[in-house]
Amino acid sequence: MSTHRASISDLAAQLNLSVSTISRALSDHASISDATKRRVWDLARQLNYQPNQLAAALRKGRSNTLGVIVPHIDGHFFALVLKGIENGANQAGFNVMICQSNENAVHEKKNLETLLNAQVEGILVSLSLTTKDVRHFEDVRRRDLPLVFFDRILESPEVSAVVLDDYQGAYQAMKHLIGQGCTRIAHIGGPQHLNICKNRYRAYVDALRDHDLPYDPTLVHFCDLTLPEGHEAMEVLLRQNPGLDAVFSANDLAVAGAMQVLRAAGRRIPEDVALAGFSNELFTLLTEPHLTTVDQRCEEMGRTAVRLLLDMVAEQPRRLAPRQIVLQPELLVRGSSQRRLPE
Amino acid sequence: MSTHRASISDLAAQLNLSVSTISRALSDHASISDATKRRVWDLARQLNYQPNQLAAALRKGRSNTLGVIVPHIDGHFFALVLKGIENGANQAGFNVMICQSNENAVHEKKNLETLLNAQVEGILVSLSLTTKDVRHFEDVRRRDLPLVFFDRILESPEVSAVVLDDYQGAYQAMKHLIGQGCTRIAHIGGPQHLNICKNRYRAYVDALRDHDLPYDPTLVHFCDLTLPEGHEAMEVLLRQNPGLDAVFSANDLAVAGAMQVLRAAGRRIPEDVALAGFSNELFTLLTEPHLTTVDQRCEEMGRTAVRLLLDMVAEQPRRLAPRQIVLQPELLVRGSSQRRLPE
DNA sequence: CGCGGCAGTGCAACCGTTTGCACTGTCCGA
DNA sequence: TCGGACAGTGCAAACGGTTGCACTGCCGCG
Repeated sequence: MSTHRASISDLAAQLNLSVSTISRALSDHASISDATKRRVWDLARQLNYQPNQLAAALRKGRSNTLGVIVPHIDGHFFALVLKGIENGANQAGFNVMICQSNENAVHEKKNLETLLNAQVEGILVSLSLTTKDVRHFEDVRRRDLPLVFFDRILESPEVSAVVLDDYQGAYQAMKHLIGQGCTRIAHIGGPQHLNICKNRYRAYVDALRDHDLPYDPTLVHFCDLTLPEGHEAMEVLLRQNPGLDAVFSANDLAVAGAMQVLRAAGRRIPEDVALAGFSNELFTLLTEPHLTTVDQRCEEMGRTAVRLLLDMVAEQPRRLAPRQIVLQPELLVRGSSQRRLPE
Repeated sequence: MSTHRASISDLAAQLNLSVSTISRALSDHASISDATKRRVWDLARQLNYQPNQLAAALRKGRSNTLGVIVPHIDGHFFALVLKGIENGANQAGFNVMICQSNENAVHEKKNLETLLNAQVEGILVSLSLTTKDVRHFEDVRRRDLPLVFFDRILESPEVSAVVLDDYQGAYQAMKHLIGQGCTRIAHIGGPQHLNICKNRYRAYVDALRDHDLPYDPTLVHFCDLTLPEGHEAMEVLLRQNPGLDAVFSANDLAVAGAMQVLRAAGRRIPEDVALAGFSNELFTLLTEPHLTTVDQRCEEMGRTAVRLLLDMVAEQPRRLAPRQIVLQPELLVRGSSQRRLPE
């Protein structure tokens, strides 16, 4: 058994046909007789013929490959989005090349070049935190290559993007807490230069106002939303407001930290203090009681982004207007906030 | 600005040189004069020339791409391994194509074909749970294509593989528990057809024997290691052995479940019952006390596997003997098992 | 003066597939 | 009987690089 893969010309030689006939037969072209097609197909199976995608890609100018750039691949969120992307692309017969920028703009630029050299047909990007200068994406535009941002997007009406409606998700969480009878609701917020954190904070403010609850600055604490910072935030908030009766946090990790502090301070959850987080991390089901949170539709975001990209790829004269898709999050009410039985 | 990418022949035309000279100049070939090289490089930069990897790959028969097949991409473990793989490959100038088998052998086979058609230069695989028949990997062997398994491997001396020494990790955890003075140690084990689970159980048995502790079948419970099954396992074990003083679980999720049950039963942790898990999941730092666990060196596994694969790719006459690399895990002692102060 | 060697460049084949066009033969209608 | 339509096939040029070999000068040495 040789190490040589059967090529189209091997088939041609064995059947006394030309390579063009083989090529057409394999792609079921109309102008090839059924008899010939059958002969070709039979031999192809027999020799275990597998087309060389590279050659086809080169000739057709279509690589059947999509590129993805994410800040990092570990962590719940991006992993799930990638899962959605990968599955969606595969179903459409596309391969996926994944690059990590490691939250580094220089890396991101290099990734972009790599993908362009690999002749991908379209690119999905979630920006790195350090990306300020976005000139490297100009290249993509100039080549008329479909480009879709997701989650961490370039804020511009000229680009296509898929994002979650963070504001809505946060607003729903707040509405739920208020509905449980909470009136002194604290907020643990994230870095306000991130639009996701900004939107969650905005929703907090707006929800209070819409329900005629006063805004109290001592009930709000901003931090980096890690576990220890969640601890610290809760300690500060509790000191300033011993009477608070709920906490809405911009992520799950911080609220998990807050929960530990509250427990240590003898507060019952949810009877004394109701809790709600954001992201639907796995561990929200590991705390006791389980944490109320907002699901970010990660996999759906991936599927949606890739579908949008594939639409753009298919559109021949590339005149599709840029589209922005906003996904609706889902509030998951669990024990940490459920003080009244649902009626 | 045209949509056309500058090609090597564009450079040739503009400089009145042949394409071969351009090609050689770009790759810094010795037989091209420095003056010419400089002219070529200058123009290349000016036109923003980017080589077409596809064409080069086709001609050279080297795609500069590696393929990876994982059971799934979400979840802590594989995400981290992939991170290691991706970084290692990129540093060596290789692209990575990632496929998910979704724990499905049929999918896995299809993934393999996809990667072969894409002309990858080597393949990394972690087997799906449902893979019993491994004939599809024969193709890879016949083509003389480098193949490295990791974590969930094909048990055969003829394949290259990277695995964790699960036995050692489990043994260390057991030794630690025994060192804390525990004598009635329960084990929550996983499916015994998985070698990782089998090895962890073996270590449990051996550690008891080596420390002159009796093996008691009522202290052992096998299940699928989910959170609810962890609950159930703990309930059963506690009923059968109210006096148990430690639990070693084959993963972290199950021990988290066990912890909740123990807490509900009024047991103090670690004073009454010491706990140890396996995998160093993120949430092990979210429980109170934090969970003692065994780190699996995920990223290192990825880096190691890709390095091994690249060695095989580089080896020209493919006569490298298959190598099996075993990584040493690291026991992380935390609150859930620390009954005595370290001396 | 002739010849070998070397530096620098070009020619052309090749990788495996696709595709516009030309070609052959057959059959049918006028 | 002839022309044209049509089905079925082949030729050859792409796609964008890489590479073995041939070629052209020029220089130095015997």
